[in-house]
Amino acid sequence: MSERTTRKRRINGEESRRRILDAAAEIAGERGYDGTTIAAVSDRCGLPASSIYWHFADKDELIAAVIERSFGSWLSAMELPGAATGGVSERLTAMAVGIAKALLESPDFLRLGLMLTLEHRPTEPSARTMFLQVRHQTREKVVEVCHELAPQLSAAAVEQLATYAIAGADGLFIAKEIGGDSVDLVALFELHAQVLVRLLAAELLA
Amino acid sequence: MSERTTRKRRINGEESRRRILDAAAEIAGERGYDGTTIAAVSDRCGLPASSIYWHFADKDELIAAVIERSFGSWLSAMELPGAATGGVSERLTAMAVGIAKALLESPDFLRLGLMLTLEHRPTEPSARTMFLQVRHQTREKVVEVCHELAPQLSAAAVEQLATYAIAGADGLFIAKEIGGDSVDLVALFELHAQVLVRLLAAELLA
Amino acid sequence: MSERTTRKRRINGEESRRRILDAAAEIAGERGYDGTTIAAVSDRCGLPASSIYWHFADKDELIAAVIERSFGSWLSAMELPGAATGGVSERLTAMAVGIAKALLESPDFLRLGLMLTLEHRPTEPSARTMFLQVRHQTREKVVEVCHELAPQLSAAAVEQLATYAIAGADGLFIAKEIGGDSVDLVALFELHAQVLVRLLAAELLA
Amino acid sequence: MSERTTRKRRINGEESRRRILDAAAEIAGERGYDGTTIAAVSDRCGLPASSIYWHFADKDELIAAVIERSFGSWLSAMELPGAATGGVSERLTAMAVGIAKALLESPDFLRLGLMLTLEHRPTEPSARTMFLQVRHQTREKVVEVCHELAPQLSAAAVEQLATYAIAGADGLFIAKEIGGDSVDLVALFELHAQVLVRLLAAELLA
DNA sequence: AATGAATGAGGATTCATTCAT
DNA sequence: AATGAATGAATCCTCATTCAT
Repeated sequence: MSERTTRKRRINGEESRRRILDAAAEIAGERGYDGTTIAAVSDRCGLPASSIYWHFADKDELIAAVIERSFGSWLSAMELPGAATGGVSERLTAMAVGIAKALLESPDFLRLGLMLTLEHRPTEPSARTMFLQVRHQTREKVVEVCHELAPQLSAAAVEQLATYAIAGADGLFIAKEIGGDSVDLVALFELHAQVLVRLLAAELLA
Repeated sequence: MSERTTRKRRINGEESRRRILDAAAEIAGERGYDGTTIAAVSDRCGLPASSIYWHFADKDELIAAVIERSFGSWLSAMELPGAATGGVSERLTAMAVGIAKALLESPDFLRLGLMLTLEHRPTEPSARTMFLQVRHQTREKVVEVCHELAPQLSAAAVEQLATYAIAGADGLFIAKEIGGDSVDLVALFELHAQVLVRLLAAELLA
Repeated sequence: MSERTTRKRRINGEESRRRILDAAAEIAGERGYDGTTIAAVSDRCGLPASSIYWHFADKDELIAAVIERSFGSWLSAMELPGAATGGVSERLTAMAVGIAKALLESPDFLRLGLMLTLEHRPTEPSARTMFLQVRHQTREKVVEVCHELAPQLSAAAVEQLATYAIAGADGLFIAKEIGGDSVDLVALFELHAQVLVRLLAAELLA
Repeated sequence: MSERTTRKRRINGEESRRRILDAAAEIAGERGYDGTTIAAVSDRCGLPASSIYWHFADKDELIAAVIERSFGSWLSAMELPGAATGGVSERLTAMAVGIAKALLESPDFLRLGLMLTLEHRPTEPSARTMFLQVRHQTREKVVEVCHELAPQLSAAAVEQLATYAIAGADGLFIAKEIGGDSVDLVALFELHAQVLVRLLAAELLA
């Protein structure tokens, strides 16, 4: 019994933390850093503002935690198609479709991240740093894949290709955010994959 | 006397309005909608907050005016290369380079615009609407040019191409924002132009 | 008319500032730095908290202004007996009585100052600095008077005497704060003056 | 087993209590009543805030306990020179030096006490009452010693002398707090003792 | 004996905005 | 055309305290 109750207390703490993060993720994904007020998070998660401060030192740490956690779920939403087989074209297309679907399912992560990225405030929020870190990791992965798929490319060319690949993804995400249902994100990502396939083969890169 | 003071006042008034817009543009470009406080604008332009309210009805109208004006200067920064001659490739490349240079010169317009775009707040700021409008106009221009350069393409294909073209521009802008000096925006826009040239010719589009 | 109204506005601003300072002085004199909340000041002066921030940058600046102003009125409460004539004993006694009466009339200044003095917080409030400054000035005056009254004393002896003279005043003020009506502050200051007279003459000093 | 754990727990309990008091004493000595937050005490002693409430009913009781305990150590720091022999001058000087040294060793007691003394809050903290009580006891001792050393003095004169003696001590303590190393507290207490010797003999007192 | 979690009240400060002049 | 002054609502965060375990 004591074991169970102990666990229950602990779980309640973790459960509260989760509820706070859920609420904060929703709000931050919609409204950005400044728009995410502690009062709004408190309202949405049902816990008083002071309880939020038991779980997180301050708003900055809360939003950084949101980024960290949502990057995790974003990653796992994307992992599956990594094992795709076939030629370069098929594999890249499968990856692109995977990314597009992950973006459609949980767009908050990237939306918040891009908002943080675009901001330049005097004291950079640690959430921004956090996002740039995970973005950097992602980029390293992309570079790796590019190098694997096109070993003949120079390091500079691979870097340029990776930048172009990610930029396309960012831009298409924004297009979807603006265009809504009139934009077929999956089709656009497939197109982007085809473009990248051509770039891997052709000699357009620096 | 009254004439002279009136004229002088009017001139001073326009000068004040300009100073306010300058300050607001800088701050909004750096910090977004929420981060742009009237107090901060007041500090940077040297006029008291109440004077800002003489020129603009409220914060919303101020930021909308910022968007409107900076779209103008953005357009004029971009107009020149429109008269480029040569083949499709040369013309598109010239346009791309022109856009890239305009982005490097005055990035605040697009940065603020994208921030506004990504936000979803209950009462949409008119600045956001304003940005989406000018963005829509721009998009119409792009569609027009595409249609002119590749008359054989279907309307749907042209739409997709335009979306992809603009998405690339947005994404590369973000890449530059993150990467700073390590990113050669002009080269990337040239690459993007080459990609678009291929897309205009090939049959990759929907 | 315009002149009058303009002045009136200005006067209203200064009047508000004065009301805020009055309220803050009362409260700070009673409750010290931490105990002086903006809300309490707001309540007592009738202006909303946000108006206090129009007149003072922050709580720290407000309390520093309290110290500065109350030092002024404290000085003027004390100035008169400076012109006393007679022998050393008479003059010192007149000064002591003057100080005692000033302390009885406006004890808040010294009470708040001593509270600030005794505190050691990580970031020293500027009110504390302000108090120590005016205290230092006062001390210089005391040294000067001692030197004038007993030119034969060494610099070190004068310093010691000044310290002892001020310490007596501080201590007697505290005795009065504790003892209330059962303590005759004027009589004690007269006694202190007599002690100082003896010390000026005798050879007890270092 | 139960006996052992009980004893161990009790010991740990006292150890915890001691750690809490140590932390609270340090902080209260530095920051006063308001500045002593439970969170700060918790941080410095390493125990969670809720544990502090197991040992003390509330903050008031905690600080009262701090006063009580530090008065004890203060007394014991002062006891030794009580047995001094010799004439009145020698005995008083020995006492004064003892007090001065005790103040130098553990100044927190008097600093906190004086802070509490100077404050006037609506609900007087019991720590303040506690300090005034022990101070009163001390004063009784002083009156006793004065009476013993100068039996010829009237009760009123002895009272005045005691007040003056204690006031000197308080004031010199404050001088030391402000002046730091530039103030020789022992020398000043010796001077004060000499003054008191003269006062015991002369006819300056009321 | 101890503690993780929670909580309402209140802390300082900033916000967009208004208004009299 | 401009501004000093004011203001209520909201901001982030800390407070002393409680409670279930």
